[in-house]
Amino acid sequence: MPATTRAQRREETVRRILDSAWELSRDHGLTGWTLRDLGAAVGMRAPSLYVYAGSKNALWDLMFADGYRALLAGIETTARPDDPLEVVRVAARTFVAFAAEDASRFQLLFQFTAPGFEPSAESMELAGAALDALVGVLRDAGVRDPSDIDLWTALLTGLASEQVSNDPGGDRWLRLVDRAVDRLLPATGRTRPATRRTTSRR
Amino acid sequence: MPATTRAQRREETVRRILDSAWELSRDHGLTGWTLRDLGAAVGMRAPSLYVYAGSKNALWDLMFADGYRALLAGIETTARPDDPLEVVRVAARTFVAFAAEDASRFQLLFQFTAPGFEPSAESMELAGAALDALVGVLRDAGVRDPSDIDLWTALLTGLASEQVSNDPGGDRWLRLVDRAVDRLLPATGRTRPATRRTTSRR
DNA sequence: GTCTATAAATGGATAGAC
DNA sequence: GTCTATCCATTTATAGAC
Repeated sequence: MPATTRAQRREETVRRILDSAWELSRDHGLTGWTLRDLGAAVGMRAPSLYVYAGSKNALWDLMFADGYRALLAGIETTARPDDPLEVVRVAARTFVAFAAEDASRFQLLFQFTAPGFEPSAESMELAGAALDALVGVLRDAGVRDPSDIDLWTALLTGLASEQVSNDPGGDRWLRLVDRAVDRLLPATGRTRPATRRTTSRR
Repeated sequence: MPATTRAQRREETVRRILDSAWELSRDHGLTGWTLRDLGAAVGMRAPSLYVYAGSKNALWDLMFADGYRALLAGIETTARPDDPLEVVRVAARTFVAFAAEDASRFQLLFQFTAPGFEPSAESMELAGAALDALVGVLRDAGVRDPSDIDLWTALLTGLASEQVSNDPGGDRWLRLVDRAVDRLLPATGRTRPATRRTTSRR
């Protein structure tokens, strides 16, 4: 019996293709590379890519799903402190750090910027699961008002967007996450409104 | 003497080209049309466009400048209530409404999403002037801490981004602007911190 | 200033051999 | 599963007539 099955080999090749695609996107933009470029980066000719993705859109869809799988994994392995508000802070930091890590990924996952690209239904389910996990953290902290949730997502998206386009690689907006969460959340929507926090650090 | 000068005619043609370009971008995305398409929309052949813009990049640059001129005009004609905090709210509403009005324009002006496009120095000056005007409003309200300014821009960008990509044409995030400003600003950075507002509406 | 004609290059995708 | 060869459509941009 073979050490690696056919399915495993295929999975590994897809992994190599995805890694190269992300790298090309980081260097030249999400739409700044061709199938020939990608093939060369992986070590094959363009037509061979069609064995793994039947079109360029299918390739973007693989990337889309891959990105949301990574986000989901990041959320799930995140620390869960006892204080729900602290969980919100951690989740917010996790999301903004992830979103700001790669400008092209940000565009693909959160802004649908690739021309003519529509995620498949399966990929959209992944995206939904990831966003549900984020909203769940908020709900656990007592935030129930849908408008407050919208406000929260807008803030996170905005921080990531500014970080990624105006200070890529830095932390100018990244380090504002805690402050933003603290100002946005305590005042509102929580079932048990903060009176005076006895565990306050200051 | 002619009723219209050569310069006037030219300006009018440029205007027609820009209007058509915005419309095509709204319908098919910022990168979803060709010079042929644009020419047809204006009523000429593609090569004739080169009389007004020497390349497709130059065309995007015309749009970029046009967009920032519109934003600047919007800011300048905005009402200036006596209360500086109310001015901040008005400015925020103006910006988010403008940014959310047209997804393609949002991408071009604030996210540099067109492949290979770099605004010219003249256009960047326009952009700087518009953003300075916005920050000036904040400064007048007593917000001096650069981090608070960063937070404010992130919030506005985020609201606009969510509005434009998740509820185009609606007001789901638009109507949260006041709430967002009030939560994010009063607590901090203002030279005269709010004690108790006597003019509060509730 | 607008046109026709066309250059020059690019890129997604397919056929069929190995 | 990967290759070579190639199709076919598209697109930016230029040349030169009118």
